Amino acid sequence: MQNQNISDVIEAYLKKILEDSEQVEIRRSEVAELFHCVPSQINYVIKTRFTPKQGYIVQSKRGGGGYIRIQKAQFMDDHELLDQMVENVPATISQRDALAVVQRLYDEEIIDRKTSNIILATLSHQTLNVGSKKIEDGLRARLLVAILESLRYESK
Amino acid sequence: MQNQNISDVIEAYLKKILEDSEQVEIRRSEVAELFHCVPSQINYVIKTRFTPKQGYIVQSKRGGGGYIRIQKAQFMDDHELLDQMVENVPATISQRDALAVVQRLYDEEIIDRKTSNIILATLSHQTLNVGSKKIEDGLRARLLVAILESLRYESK
DNA sequence: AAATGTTTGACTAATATTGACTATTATACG
DNA sequence: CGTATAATAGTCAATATTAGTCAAACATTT
Repeated sequence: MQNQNISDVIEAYLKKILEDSEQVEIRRSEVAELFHCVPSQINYVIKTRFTPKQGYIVQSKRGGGGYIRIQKAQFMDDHELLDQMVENVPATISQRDALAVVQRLYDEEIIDRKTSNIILATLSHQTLNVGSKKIEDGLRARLLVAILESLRYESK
Repeated sequence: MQNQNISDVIEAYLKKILEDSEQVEIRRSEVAELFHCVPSQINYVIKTRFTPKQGYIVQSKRGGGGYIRIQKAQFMDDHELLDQMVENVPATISQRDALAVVQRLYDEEIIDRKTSNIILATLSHQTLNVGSKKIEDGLRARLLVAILESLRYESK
């Protein structure tokens, strides 16, 4: 208990704030100084403990007045289904298989027709054509995962 | 909260006025003085936050009685706006510039929050990261065009 | 030992701020 | 008139102020 590593301490500090508040906004260097660590440690903490999967949305800005903002995400009712769908997206996916996934989203009423058209447009061969089928299918998989993950949250 | 950057404050100030009014007309040096910054900072704010892409038209005059006037771009129907937006997507586009386009879609109520989250997820650096910035930006441009075109089709 | 997780810091990238110099327009003055 | 001067705004590059990335070193767990 007494010998936690710094990352855990920083995690606890941030989560404590998030208990009372929907979000926490920090200046990276200040928090680093507070805990006597290097600034990039904050990125490590965020990358390992405040991921979308863990229910957090992180935004940041550089330059003067820069910040890192961590928000609690509110999950949709369907988020478990979406989790499962994310799990099942392979590393590369054809347009046809991707279409089936989008169709499922539509059938489950997670997205409407207009939204499904946008998604189909982004996942189409025409849009993603980059010369190599392998690269195209990998990209399509990445896009599909990103889309599914974005659907896990309430829209703010 | 104590150390917000001045540019954001000035942006908010101007946008607040634009909420109630079709345009805002300022004297550059006065606003600079009001916010204790150099006059050219006003140009920076305008150049980064009141671009045509973001839906603003800026006019100015030098010399005695000079001014800077910011107008909200005139209304056009969705179809026309989407045409124009497609036209204006360059061959490669950064995440930042793409975000401005999506923000515009949201502001014009062409898309809702949920849809904008999906689009932002697909256009993010994290999703499109493929090693080369050039290729990433090109891909982002293609995706954005595909999305805009799908919306344009809907709006018919 | 190997695998996994943490810490560190050098390097990179994004954004904001500043000020010297330039350009334009209005007004005062001959 | 025409020209000088004052009163604006614009441009651009240097500098400052942040955050992000990545891989090596180090620590802990299996």
